[in-house]
Amino acid sequence: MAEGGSGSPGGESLLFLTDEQLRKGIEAMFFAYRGFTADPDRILAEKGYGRAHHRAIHFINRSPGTTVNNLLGILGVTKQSLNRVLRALIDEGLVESRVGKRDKRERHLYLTGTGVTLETALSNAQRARMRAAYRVAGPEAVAGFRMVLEAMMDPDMQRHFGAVREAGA
Amino acid sequence: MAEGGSGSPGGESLLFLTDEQLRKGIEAMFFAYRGFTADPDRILAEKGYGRAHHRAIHFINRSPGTTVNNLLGILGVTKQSLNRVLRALIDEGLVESRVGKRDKRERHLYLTGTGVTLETALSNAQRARMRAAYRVAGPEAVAGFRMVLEAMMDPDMQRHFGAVREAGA
DNA sequence: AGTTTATGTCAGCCTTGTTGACATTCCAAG
DNA sequence: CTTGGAATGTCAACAAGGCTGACATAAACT
Repeated sequence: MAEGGSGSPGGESLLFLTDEQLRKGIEAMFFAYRGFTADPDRILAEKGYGRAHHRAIHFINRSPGTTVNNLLGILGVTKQSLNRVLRALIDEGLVESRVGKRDKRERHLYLTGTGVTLETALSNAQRARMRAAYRVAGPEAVAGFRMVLEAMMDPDMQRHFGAVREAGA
Repeated sequence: MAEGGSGSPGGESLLFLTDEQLRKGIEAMFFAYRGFTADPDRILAEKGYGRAHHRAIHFINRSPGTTVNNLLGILGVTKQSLNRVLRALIDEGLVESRVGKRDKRERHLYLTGTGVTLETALSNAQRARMRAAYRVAGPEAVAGFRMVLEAMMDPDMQRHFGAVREAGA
C-alpha cells in the first residue's frame, strides 16, 4: 500500500523516509506506549492509584530527596496537580516529605518502605516488558531505540534524562 | 551510580541489561512520548480538540471507511468515549459517517476536506519531529527503534500495526 | 420470531490536567 | 527591620477524556 513501489517493503531503505514509513513510526510509538504502560496500570488500579502516582513514585525513587519544584520541572504539570497526587501518597504512607535543612521552605521527598515496595513492583513489571522487547530486538536495536527516543525529546527534557543526582537535603 | 563499574558507561554493553539501563529506557519512553505529542497538542489546543480527537482523525485517515467497531478495537476505549469524540468531529464537519451498503448497521467513517486539512497539519508536525530524530540517530538506529517498539506492543496491537486495509463500504 | 450485533445516547462517576486566588513560611536584599 | 519574592500548600471551580450501567434502535442472523 503506497510503500513506494521500489524495493524492500520491510522499512529498510531509510535514507528516503517516505511519509508512509514515518506514519508507521508514529503508530509504533502510539501502540508501544500503550504496551509500555499496561502492566504498571494494572498494578496501580488494584491499589487505587493512577499513572500520575506512578510518575511521582518513579522520580522520587530515582532521586531521593528531590524537591517539589524539581519534580514539577520534570513532570511538566502544575503544582496543584502534583500536590493532589503527592498528598495522597504522603497520607497513605508511601512518600515522606521532609522540610529542607538549608532552605526550610523546600520539601524533600523520599519513598518509605511501603513506597519502595510499590515502586519495585511497578518497575519490575515495566522492566520485564522492556527486557523482553530488548531480547527480541537485539543489542543493536536497543542502542538505536534509545538514540531515536533521546532525539525525539524536547531539549529541556534531555537535560533531565539519565541524570540521577542525590539532591542533598 | 550503579553503572556496573566495568567498561563504557554510555550504555554500550547491552548483553547484560542492568536495571539502571532499563530504567533509562523507561524514562526515555516517558520523555520521548511527551516530545512526540507536544507539537500536535499545540495545534489541537488552538482548534479546541484534544489527543483523543487526534487519534480518531489519524486512524480514519489511515483507513478511510473504517467502521466504529474497528476504531474501538484499535483505540482501546469504550464506545461511549469514542462516540463523544466522533460526535464532535462529525458535528463540526471534519468527519463524515456513511451508513454501510452491505451491512446497514455499520457506519463507515471518512475525513472531509476540512478533516484532511487538520490531519495534514497534525501529521506534518509529528513527521517533522520524527524525521529530525531519525536524521540525528541515523538509519540503523531507526530500524532498531522500530523493532524494539514493535516488540513492546501488546500482541493484539501488533495485529493492527502497519495494516492499512481499505475497508470496503 | 427471537437473538445477536452495531451503533447511539443519557446519566453519572473518576482521574488528572487546568486557572485563579490566597495564606504561610522564610531567605535575602535594602 | 522591613519588604520583596520564592517555595510551598490549599481551596474552589472547571474541562477533557477515561469508565460503567442502562436503554433504544435497526439490521442481520438463525
